[in-house]
Amino acid sequence: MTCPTAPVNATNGTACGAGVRCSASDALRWFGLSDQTGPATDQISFPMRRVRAGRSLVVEGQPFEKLHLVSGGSFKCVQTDLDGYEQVLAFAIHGDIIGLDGLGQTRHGSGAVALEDATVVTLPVADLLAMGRHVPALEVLLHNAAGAEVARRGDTQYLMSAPSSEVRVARFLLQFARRQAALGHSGRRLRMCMTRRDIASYLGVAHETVSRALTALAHDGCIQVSHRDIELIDLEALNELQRVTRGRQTRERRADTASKATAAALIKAAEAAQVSTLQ
Amino acid sequence: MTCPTAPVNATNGTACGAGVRCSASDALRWFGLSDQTGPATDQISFPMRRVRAGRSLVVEGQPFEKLHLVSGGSFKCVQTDLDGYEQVLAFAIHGDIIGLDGLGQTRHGSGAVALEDATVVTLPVADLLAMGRHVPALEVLLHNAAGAEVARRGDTQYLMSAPSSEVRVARFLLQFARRQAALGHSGRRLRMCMTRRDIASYLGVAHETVSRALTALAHDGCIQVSHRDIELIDLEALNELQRVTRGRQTRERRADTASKATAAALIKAAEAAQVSTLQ
DNA sequence: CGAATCTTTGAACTGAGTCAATTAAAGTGG
DNA sequence: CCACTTTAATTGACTCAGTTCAAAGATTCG
Repeated sequence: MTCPTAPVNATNGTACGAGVRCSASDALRWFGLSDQTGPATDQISFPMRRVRAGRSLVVEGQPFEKLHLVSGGSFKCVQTDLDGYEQVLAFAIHGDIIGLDGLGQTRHGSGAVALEDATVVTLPVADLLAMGRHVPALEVLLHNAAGAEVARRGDTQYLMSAPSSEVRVARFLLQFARRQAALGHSGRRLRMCMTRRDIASYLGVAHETVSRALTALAHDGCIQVSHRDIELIDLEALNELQRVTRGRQTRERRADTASKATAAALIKAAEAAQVSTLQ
Repeated sequence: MTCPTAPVNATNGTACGAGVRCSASDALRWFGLSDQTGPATDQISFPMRRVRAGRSLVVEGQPFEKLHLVSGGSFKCVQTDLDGYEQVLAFAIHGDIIGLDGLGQTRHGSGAVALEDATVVTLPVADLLAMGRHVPALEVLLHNAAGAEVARRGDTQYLMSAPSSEVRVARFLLQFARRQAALGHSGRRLRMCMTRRDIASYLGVAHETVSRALTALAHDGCIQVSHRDIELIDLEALNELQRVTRGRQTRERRADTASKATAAALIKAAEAAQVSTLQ
């Protein structure tokens, strides 16, 4: 799924100094829209930028001018409190676009910090819109990115809604695994690029609780943890757990299941079934 | 802020039967982009649709074809679980656009249910994109809506991250008040269109907890509750409470405040100051 | 007017937050 | 390259806020 052919002069994502550019075709491929590439997008190029671990790519409140497509490394998207408390809104990995909350706004509503040395493709919004009129692929990219971002944040809300912290962690692991798998990586062996504290902020729990939940899941044989390497052992069990909204399912809720199960739920069930194919 | 002039034949939002249309200029005004209206947008019209209380405007999993601008009434945006558990992702009121999570996707990721009899302007996406090439206002509308939706969901994540349920409820009330005030309504006297259960789902707590938090806030003199009418009495105190991440502020966090307070935080402080001007 | 839903309140239990202390890892600088 | 500092992660003990269960009013709707 990662592109084998790298036209123009993108030195294959990971290694690229200042001044290096990358074609719009590359950007589209990285984003997952290979079918939108063509002669027109080969002609267009965007600048790339390196960001060192711990540095900010986007600062909250900054004027909104550019979007950033992550080509290497990873980021956390954060919103900072009046009191300096840092709420993690999302983790961005290869193929994700950062800065969409600024669309149509004058300023960025959230910042982005590199979790490790990273590389991004800089997409100037003004150019994107101007060129989008003649190159539909760019318009498709923008709309796709916006819709996906809204949907992804909805998933995160769902994730945070689980009252049990163990369930939250399980859902997080599965969400992360699914995204890794979509990039062609292993969906079983995960390298967590963020600290436990970041995960905790993202999930809305204390960082000690994340630790405890991970060790609990490990004891149950669902996963195997060593430092930041997590291996998903029993996907079946993880899914079982993740589905439970609260500790153990109550009879009432079980009764609801049969009656309320809608077409939407069935579609989701089909999607969920794919989890077992994480390789 | 609500438009006084209603061209074409929109019978002023609330009352409008089937077949009624509304001009793009009206839609732009309702959305809050009055400055984007012009002769071109006066020429364009969109169909309007009534939705009875309790009925679905959008069903999860449905093919994505249209966006909906709420012109009257209100909606809850929901995502349904495999087990039929309904997670409320957002409440949409006048001026909000529903369905943005489908942008660039083939299907809607979440549904929308009317909380009371409501009216929406139907915006066919294909038309919107086609006309957007010649009428920039429509493009602006779309991008503005997408960016605002992403930002709003970020706010919701922040809201849900508060570990104390009382804080969550306080934040919710202030968020709701701010939105009402932005529409020109009173930001002090609120008519809650949703059930406690809906609020609870939105906040990620038990519905009993919402009840208790409201009565607690009422006892403290912050608010006054009678059925679904809530009056914000002591905005100062509510803001004080809302800022606190956890029950009472710890010394450590207080120490962080001074050092970590960034430019972003200062901008936010300025925004927050506006809360007192809720009228 | 009755049925259903919504809302509030009470009581008991427990999960998760806080505090604290230990171990492990990752930078830093001589 | 190794002591040294700093930050990250784990684990334990304690407490309390919030969930769950239950039951009684209030409100809405047919």
